[in-house]
Amino acid sequence: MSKCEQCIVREFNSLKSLTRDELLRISNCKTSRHIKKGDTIFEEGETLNGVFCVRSGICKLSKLSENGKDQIVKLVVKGDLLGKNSLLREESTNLSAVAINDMELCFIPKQEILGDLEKNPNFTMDILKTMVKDLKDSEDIIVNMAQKSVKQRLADILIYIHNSFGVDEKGYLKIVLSREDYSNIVGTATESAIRIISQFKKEGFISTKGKQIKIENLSGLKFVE
Amino acid sequence: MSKCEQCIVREFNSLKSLTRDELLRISNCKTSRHIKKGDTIFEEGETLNGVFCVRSGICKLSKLSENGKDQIVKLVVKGDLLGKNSLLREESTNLSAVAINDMELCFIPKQEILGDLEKNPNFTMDILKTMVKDLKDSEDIIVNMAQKSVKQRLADILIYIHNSFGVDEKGYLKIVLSREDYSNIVGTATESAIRIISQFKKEGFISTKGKQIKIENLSGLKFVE
DNA sequence: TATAAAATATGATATTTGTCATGTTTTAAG
DNA sequence: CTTAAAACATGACAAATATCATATTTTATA
Repeated sequence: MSKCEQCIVREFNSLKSLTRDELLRISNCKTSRHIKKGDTIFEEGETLNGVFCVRSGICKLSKLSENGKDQIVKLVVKGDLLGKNSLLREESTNLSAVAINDMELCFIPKQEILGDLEKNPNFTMDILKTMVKDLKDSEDIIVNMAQKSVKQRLADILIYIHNSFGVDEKGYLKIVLSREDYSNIVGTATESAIRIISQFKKEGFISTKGKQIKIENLSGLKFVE
Repeated sequence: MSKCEQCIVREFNSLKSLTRDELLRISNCKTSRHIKKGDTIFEEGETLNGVFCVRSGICKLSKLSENGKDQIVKLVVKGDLLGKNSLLREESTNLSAVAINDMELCFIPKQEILGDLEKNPNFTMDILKTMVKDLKDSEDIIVNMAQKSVKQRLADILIYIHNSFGVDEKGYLKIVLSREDYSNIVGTATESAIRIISQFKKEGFISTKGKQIKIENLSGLKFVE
């Protein structure tokens, strides 16, 4: 099994603040997991007894709303520590995590990492800063949800995915989401998401090939109303 | 000036995790402020060089959306540490804080409290836990924004205010918000908020007297569609 | 207390979004 | 490769919400 000390991924997250010794200990107790596209990593209401360090792949964090639709609140990517919020709460997790593509995860048991949290202020501070960032992102999402139209929100998420995850050699967005996923991010009916994507296509902002989407006119998308 | 060691308010927030000595130091460098209803405590984009401990009163944290409307993301109440998120970010604050009623605040300079954050793991951990809670609340708001109707969201906030802040001797909600504030919480046009409040009145869920609102049928409100 | 300004209220109408129905295309499994 | 299931697409219509106009009430202030 690969070792945390040599794992490049940790540079992307708070684990980089651990000391050599702490990292060695973590490395020895962690377990690796392969998750297939579409598989559930954990489900709303489950008790998590550790965190997952995402080595590759992407998953969606979602919450079931009262009307039965899933609402995606965050995309978790390489380097993120999946489930870190549940570390600090006694309660079960409030979100479900489902893989969007194949993933490699390392699972680190709760007690191992909680000890470090109490002993290593650098580590705690780093976690704290990540949390503040998450909170700010979250607040931005609330504002957008409340004040922007569905069409604007959909344009935003396409731009976000384009800028954050990039495109393949043919220019298609690297992250491939279903129309339903888009509707669950934007918070709309699946038909509405499909309709707007079709409209963006007609207006020349994007082109599609099956589920793949290519942005053809980024600034056009930016000024959608 | 009153002393933190004797201040009951600190029991409600993370300052309770400070040692006697730390608290004494904070107490000596803090300054008290009276803020009048409607006054701005800080504005989006400002650099905060400290946090405010809320001794009494309530304020709204809001963010200006692109369409020019304010979106309220949180109500900050007695015991909360206002501005704590900006402590940990180099950037300026992303939210504005405006008093909803008269407030008493204690201002604690940034450098004083940052030192404690690095030295006192209990304090850091407590801040961290508060943050996790805020984040969870935030995620819940996102889901509600995305999946519930304006009417449901408005019913929710009335119930929330009723349960969290209580009522006066005549049964009216203790927190008095303008219809515009309600619309800025719920994320809708002010006219829509007014209209729905009128409708709730006609249906007997609430009664009003000027800006004051009394909940007459809590379970009715709960099942609004 | 008089008065202007702000907040609340409500109607008419336009726009956005959701829902249901139905057909087509893509994907996955055998 | 075939076939069933899932995902995508689109029309027709309904419901929710926004916008604009205008009146009324409340509040703040001279």
